[in-house]
Order: sequence, then structure tokens, then C-alpha cells
Amino acid sequence: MKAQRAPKPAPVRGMQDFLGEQAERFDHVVGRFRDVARRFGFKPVMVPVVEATSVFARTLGETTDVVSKEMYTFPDRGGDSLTLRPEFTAGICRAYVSEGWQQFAPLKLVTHGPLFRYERPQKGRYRQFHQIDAEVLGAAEPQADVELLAFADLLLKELGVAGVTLQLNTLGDAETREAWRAALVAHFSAHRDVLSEESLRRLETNPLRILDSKEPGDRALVADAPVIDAFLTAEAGAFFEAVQKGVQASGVAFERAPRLVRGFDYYRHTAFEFVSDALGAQATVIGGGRYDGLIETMGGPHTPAVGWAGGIERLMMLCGEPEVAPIEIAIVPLTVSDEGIAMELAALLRADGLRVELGFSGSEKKRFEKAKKAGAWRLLNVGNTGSGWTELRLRNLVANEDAEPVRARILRSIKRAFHHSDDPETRMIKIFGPL
RNA sequence: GCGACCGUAGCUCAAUUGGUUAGAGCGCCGGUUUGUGGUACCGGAGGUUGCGGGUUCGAGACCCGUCGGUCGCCCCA
Repeated sequence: MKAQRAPKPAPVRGMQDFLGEQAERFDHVVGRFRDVARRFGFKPVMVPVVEATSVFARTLGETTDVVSKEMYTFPDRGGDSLTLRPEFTAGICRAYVSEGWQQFAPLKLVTHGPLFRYERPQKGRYRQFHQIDAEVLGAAEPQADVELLAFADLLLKELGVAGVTLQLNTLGDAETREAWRAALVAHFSAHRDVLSEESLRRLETNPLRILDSKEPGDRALVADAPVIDAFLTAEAGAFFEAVQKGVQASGVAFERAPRLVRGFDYYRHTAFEFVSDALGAQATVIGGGRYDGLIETMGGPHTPAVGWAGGIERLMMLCGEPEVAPIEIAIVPLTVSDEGIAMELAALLRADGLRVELGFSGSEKKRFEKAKKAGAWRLLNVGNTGSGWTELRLRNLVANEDAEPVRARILRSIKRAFHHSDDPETRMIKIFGPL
């Protein structure tokens, strides 16, 4: 009778495991991000995955979907309401306030990691997803916005992401936004009869979001809706002008998107999205903007700030296949008694910077097969001859123009090692080949 | 929260469209052959067809329910 197997565990809905190419792509996106960030002078920052619920509830806007129905919120054992972060900005601003980071302002920061939203999963959208994030805290100048846009643009180029366009807009300052908002409310209120149910609700809670509506009926109304430009104060207009000029000077292509708004309430002035047509329903790859008032509303000093976040899973789908450095040498002991010297060699070559795979499972044939599959350029066949000599056989298994320098390195490392060895046994080495 | 489609070996898929013992490739294990040691062949293990009901002489195929997945709506990176 067969033993009953426990039922197969499944991952939590909307959360995924990465292996192989997927994991390599993830690593690649983060790696390029870090590298480009350095070149722009951004420093790493780490903030907790969990915050007090109020950190997000207040800042994102009580009426936004994320806060009202998508947060992973739970009481901890002490009864405090905690929330798994649904985005980065609020947490970073909280840290800025609680840790007194204003002493370091202006701060150019990058971070990355998991975020959580209780949404229905689909292509490019998961309940645990990952973002790269860049923020400039304490800089009121439009140059900060420009630098952030140039950063994102260069990153996308280096990742080989094609078919992405930058959509740029301004949401103006508080005065602008108020005037525009009133005009929008007036416009949409006059056409209540044709507005979709969803948009009617938003008319009360968040009228800017009606501009995002995809309802065919709303689209026509949205097309006629007043554009923000007419309401821009002189200051807000000049700021946006400076951003556009700077972006152009930086060689970043963009489109003016007068109806682009942002999901969270804290945004002011610059708002932007890098949009792809290759992701199905999830078009935005990187999105962000300026949020000058946020830190103040959290009880901090008035601090102008800008930032963006990019979806790692989405970037993974768009970027070219990453190059993975192959194993340079596979060491294959022929018998159990050869494993000692094989391990010694492996330790040595690895310490010398070589990428080494040690094959010690399965039959001799299997070991060689695995060595080949690892992509090894060379194969060391380790074994003892009857005479007590240790026999090493260097073989070139893969045609590769880099093979010769690698062989030289291997031989150099081996020589050095055995020169320093006190064990006379291990000095008795014959190196065969290659070729 | 709503909608559409889909669930068959570890993975990717078949099964003449309701008919007998559910097949193949890859992967895994073993063997034979091969030796500039990425070859070829042979064999083996592995499935309560997501789960539960129903229709039928007969269900992997049809119906209902349920769970899961995918994609879309909503929203967002």
C-alpha cells in the first residue's frame, strides 16, 4: 500500500517563486538599477516592510483604492494596526521624519524590495510585487525632477527596454490644483447624466481620477474636459517649463500628456509615467512625480521631494535576456577517494576568483554530463593513478575565444597552491593537456 | 468585487472528439555503445486525469458545484 502523500502546498495567491531565467532577470534588473543609481550619485536606503497603518492611510489618501481595499492590514500581538507596505514613498518619508534625516538634505536615495497589495492577480500584477525606487528629498529645484527622469531613461536604455514612451504632465501647485479641480467638477457635474457610475462616485471623492476612466462614455467627456494649463499659476507654469527644458537638454524623449494624473493624492507639479504597449493591461513601467507637501503632513519640516518607482516584474518582461557569467571550470573527481583533492582545488580556484563547479554526484558519465551542462569552458579530471601521483586532466569542452586566458589562470593558480602546500602527497601532480 | 477562458506524469503537451489497460517529448534512474568524453540506442520509475456530485451500459472528454490558474474590468508600478 502506498503511503499517502501530504497535499501539495501552493504559493499564496498572487505571490510567485522565481528560479532560473526568471531569477536571473530579477537580479539583472536590480543590478543595472544599482549601477545606474551610483552614476547619478544616489545612495542606498533601507526601510521596513511593515509600517503603522496610519503611515499609508493618511498619506495615500483615504479614498484611494489602495488604502480602502487593497492593503494587507493586521493587528499585531500588541493590538497595534500594522500594514505591509503597498508602496515605498510613504515609508521613506516616515523615516525621514522619525530619523531626522533633514540634517542630510538634500538626499538622493534608492531602494528596492517587495510591496504588497491585495488585488486580483493578472499579467504584470501580483499581490507581492517588487519595485525599484528612487527619491530626491529636500530639493525644490526642477533639476531634481530632470535628474530623476534622466536616471529612469538611462536605466530603461541599459536594460534594453524598447517601445517605452515617457508621458509627462504637471499637476501644478496647490492653488493650481484647486482651481483645476473646481473646473473639472463643474464640467463633469454639468454632464452627470452621461457619466459612468464609477465616475459619479469619483466626482465626489477624487474628481481628477475621472480623467483616467476607460469607460467609452466618459472618454468623450474627458476629451472636452478643461486642461490644467489654463489654471497654472505663474510659478507652477515656470516650474513645468524648466522641467521640460531640462529633460530636453538631457536628451530624454517625452510626450506631453495633459490628462495624466497620479494614483495617490500627495502628488504636486511634475507627474510622469514611462508607458509600454507590450504589457497588456498594465502599461506603466515606471511612474512618479513630485510630492512637496507629503513630509509636512507627516509632522516633518516642509520638504520638497520628487521620486519614482518601477515594477521589477514588468521590467523583467520587457528587458533583453541577461547575460549570465558561465562556470569557468568544472572539477570532476573520478572516485570518492579523489573528492578531497577536488575540494581543495575548488577552494583554491574560487579564492583566486574563478567560477568553479564541483561535480560529485552520479556516475562518472553523469558527472561529465553535468559539467558540460554547467557551461564549463574547461574540465578538470581529477584522479589518482596507481603510482600515487595525482592526475589532473585539463580539457577544453566548449569552443571559446576566452579559453586560453582562463587556462593560463587555472594553471597559475594550481602552481601557486601546490607550491605552498606542506603535504608532499599533493605536490605529486601531473597536468595533462589541454591539447 | 465583476467577467471570460483553462486545470491530464516533476515540466511542456497528446488521447480519432463519450468507448477497453490514459500516451509522447524533456527531466530523473539504470544499462549498452561511443572516446579531440555536448553521441546514439535500450530499459525503468513516475498519473485516483484538481476535488466532490450528477448524466450514461460506459466519462479525461458532457452537466452542476467547489478549489486553483491565466487573461481582462476596476485600480496601479
